[in-house]
Amino acid sequence: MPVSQRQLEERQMRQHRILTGALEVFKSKGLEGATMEEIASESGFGKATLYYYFHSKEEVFAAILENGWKDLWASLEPVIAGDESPRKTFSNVLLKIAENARNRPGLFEFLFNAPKVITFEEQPWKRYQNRMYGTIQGLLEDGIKAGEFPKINPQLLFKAMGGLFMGLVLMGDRKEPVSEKDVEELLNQLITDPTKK
Amino acid sequence: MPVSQRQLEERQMRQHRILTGALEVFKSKGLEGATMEEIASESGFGKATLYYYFHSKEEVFAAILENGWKDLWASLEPVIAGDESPRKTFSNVLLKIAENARNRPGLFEFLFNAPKVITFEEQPWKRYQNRMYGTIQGLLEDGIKAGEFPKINPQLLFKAMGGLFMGLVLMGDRKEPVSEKDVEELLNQLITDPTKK
DNA sequence: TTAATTTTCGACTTATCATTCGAATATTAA
DNA sequence: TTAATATTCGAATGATAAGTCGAAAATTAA
Repeated sequence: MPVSQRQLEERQMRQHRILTGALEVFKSKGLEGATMEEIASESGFGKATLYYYFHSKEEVFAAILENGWKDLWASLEPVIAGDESPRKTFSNVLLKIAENARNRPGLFEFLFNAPKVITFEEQPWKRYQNRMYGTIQGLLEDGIKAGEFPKINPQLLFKAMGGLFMGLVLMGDRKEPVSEKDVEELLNQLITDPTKK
Repeated sequence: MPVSQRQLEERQMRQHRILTGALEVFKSKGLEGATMEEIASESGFGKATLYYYFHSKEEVFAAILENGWKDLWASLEPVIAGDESPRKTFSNVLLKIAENARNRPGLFEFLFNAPKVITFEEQPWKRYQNRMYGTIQGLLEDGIKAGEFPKINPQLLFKAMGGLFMGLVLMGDRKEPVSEKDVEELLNQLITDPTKK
């Protein structure tokens, strides 16, 4: 009478399928513009079935973001926990993010743009987002302290890197993955390491 | 029987008043979330009166963007037409944008964020936006050719500057206007001028 | 003053969804 | 096989909000 493991997994599969379809619709129509009807047909279910798996449209939306951020963070954690220098860690983090972006470009773009549309705070995925942003900014601060980055307001440095990195990952027609060389080059060209030379 | 000048001006005043109210509502609720009812009460008219001045909600939205971009571009034009070096012109453009942002911070944020929410292309304000982005990127390209900026993909350089600049203008609690010194410092710290030593 | 013209407005109409319902259908465990 | 449970679904419900209407108020010009 308790639910079997397989049963649970199949349920998750279906939820995942719904979420994937929903992402497509949200990407092209936005939160308000997307209809449950369309999400349903996109993911191959009837409308009412969606409500069997999620309580509301907002919950579907939030689930996409929460899963996305959670996965991204999980992949970042070991990199951050490593004991490299701040600058090297920073570079590794960028690489790892790029890897994620490459695997699921649709989701990635959504993660970084969608939040701007939403009002409500207190969303669970916000915690992951803040944690990541905070960590990256902390790396920059440490790197500055260690003299590996030039002295500049870390918040600004973060913004600049953010804009640049987004450009590198999301834009352009590059088909090859972002390589370590790309990231290092980028860092060196824009932000000269005061320790070198 | 022809409409008087004053009459025309008063009409514009009212349109402007509506647009200002609408901006407030759009900023907090987004395009879909905002209701004509709310925009009406925010700007002090009845709902039906809004439709006397604009055909639809989308038109109101588009009018905000079009006016905003048109004004911004108009203020930029003389700066761009000047005959300074690319790097100097670039710096002046940033300054001018900052000045605009300072005068109408609400509008400014809207101009740079709102478009992401919208789907439809072919919006008239897009022309101004593209013109500005194109011009700025052109400045970077020219500057690179002239050896005033380091050799790097101008699109990337543009992205980085964009992120950085937005951070400078929109973020932070700075109450003082962005000064020429700020912009120059920013350029020099991040993008060393190869001509100087 | 008065007849046109302009402006204003809340009530009404209508369309569009989110969400719920109740009845099928499929799956599981016995 | 069969009864319980899980899953699926389209049709109904209800709320919301865009856009329309026709009548009033205000302004203008004579």
